[in-house]
Amino acid sequence: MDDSRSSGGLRERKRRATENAIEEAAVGLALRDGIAAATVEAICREAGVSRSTFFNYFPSKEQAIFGRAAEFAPDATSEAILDAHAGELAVGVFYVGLHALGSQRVNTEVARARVALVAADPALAHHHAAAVAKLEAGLVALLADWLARHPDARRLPGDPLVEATLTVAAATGAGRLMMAEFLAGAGDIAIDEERFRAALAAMALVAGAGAPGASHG
Amino acid sequence: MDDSRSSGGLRERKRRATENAIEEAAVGLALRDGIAAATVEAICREAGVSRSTFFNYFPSKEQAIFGRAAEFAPDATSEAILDAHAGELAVGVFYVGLHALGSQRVNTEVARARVALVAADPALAHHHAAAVAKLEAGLVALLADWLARHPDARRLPGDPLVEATLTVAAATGAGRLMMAEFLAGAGDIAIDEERFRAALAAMALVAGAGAPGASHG
DNA sequence: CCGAAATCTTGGACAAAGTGCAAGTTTGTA
DNA sequence: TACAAACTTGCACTTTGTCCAAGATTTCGG
Repeated sequence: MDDSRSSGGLRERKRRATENAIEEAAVGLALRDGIAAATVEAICREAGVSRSTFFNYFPSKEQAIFGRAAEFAPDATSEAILDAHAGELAVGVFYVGLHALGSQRVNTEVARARVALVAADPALAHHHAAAVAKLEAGLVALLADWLARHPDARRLPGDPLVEATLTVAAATGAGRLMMAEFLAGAGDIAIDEERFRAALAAMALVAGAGAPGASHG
Repeated sequence: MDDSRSSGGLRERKRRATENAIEEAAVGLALRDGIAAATVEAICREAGVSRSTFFNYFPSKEQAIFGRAAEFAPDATSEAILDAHAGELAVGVFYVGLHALGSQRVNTEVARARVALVAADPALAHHHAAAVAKLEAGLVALLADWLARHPDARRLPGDPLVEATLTVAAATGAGRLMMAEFLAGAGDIAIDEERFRAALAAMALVAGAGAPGASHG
């Protein structure tokens, strides 16, 4: 049943090819002629499929252009990453986020093109925002579940959801800064743990500035 | 010229009444019969206006239901708030955010209904996410500008945008937690500075846990 | 190899969102 | 009153997205 979906049958190969064709046509058209010109009809013409087939692969035009929102099921890898960073969960969340983004097997060129698209047209920012929000929500759920099963690693009392929310907020705040620097700096800035830790520390500084005597006496 | 827009002429009174009618019809219908049933036509019928008029007031159906995204122009009040909290800008950002949300003169009942709508249908969460993202972007821009003009208040070297991004990330992280608690706790939880400071301190704790001694290297 | 079953593609009809425009109506103002 | 600005409305149009039925393709069992 799932065999035909994951292994290399003719059907599956064709399906991937079609999906790729649509995706590339969508992104390419949007980049070349602008978002407004990238109608579903134009994309279909470019990709050589019918309108029906288009909506058979993507539920909306936007998802064809911007990709399906990162919906990562809580897999074993995420679990292992958190286990390995039990003492510094913000860093763990950082790696889980990278894992979630990386495991989407997206064409690198397509990904870059998408960044350019959003950067060029501010009216499209909400797509990016929605995707980020979805990823964040997933991370919170994952971490809250993990925290409930690992009480020893917790730093805050009460509902695990609270600690999860704050930890993810811290991680994504730092991540957001890195992304901003990455985009502003011509893209040659590395996204690594060191930079992430520096951003995290800086955020703890500006956050702690408003709450004297609460964190470390 | 602007007189007729802001003062209490007949025209302006009518305009506000129509806007309110559309807004209430939109939210009411969505709540009562579900989002799917709240078509533009139905809203217009309920509000007693034509389709043309509808789009004359709201650029999209979603904005009628969920409200125009909080677009706050950097006004004098925001400036004064930041001035008053130069030593703890995260708190200042908190108050500016409250100001931006509060100055939208939204009907309280409509606001509550909107929260219920988003809570009921998770598929609608991206509207909320986009609105939050827009507010955040505005806050970052405002704070970066303020920081550039008040170097003495800064805590981080380099681009003011960096400090602004991190400070806003910290503030909205804490704010997000408060909002989550507010929604989870039947809505009888106060949103005040004390709770905000506590959330901020907690976030500094979980963030600082992952970056020992990295801030003053 | 052959036929049945599942899957995929396609075209067409349809509801609804959103845009543009021209005509008519109401309000503000001299 | 007369005129200009702003508002409302109906209509035609493009586009997105859904639904369905008919035909083509792939898979699989015998």
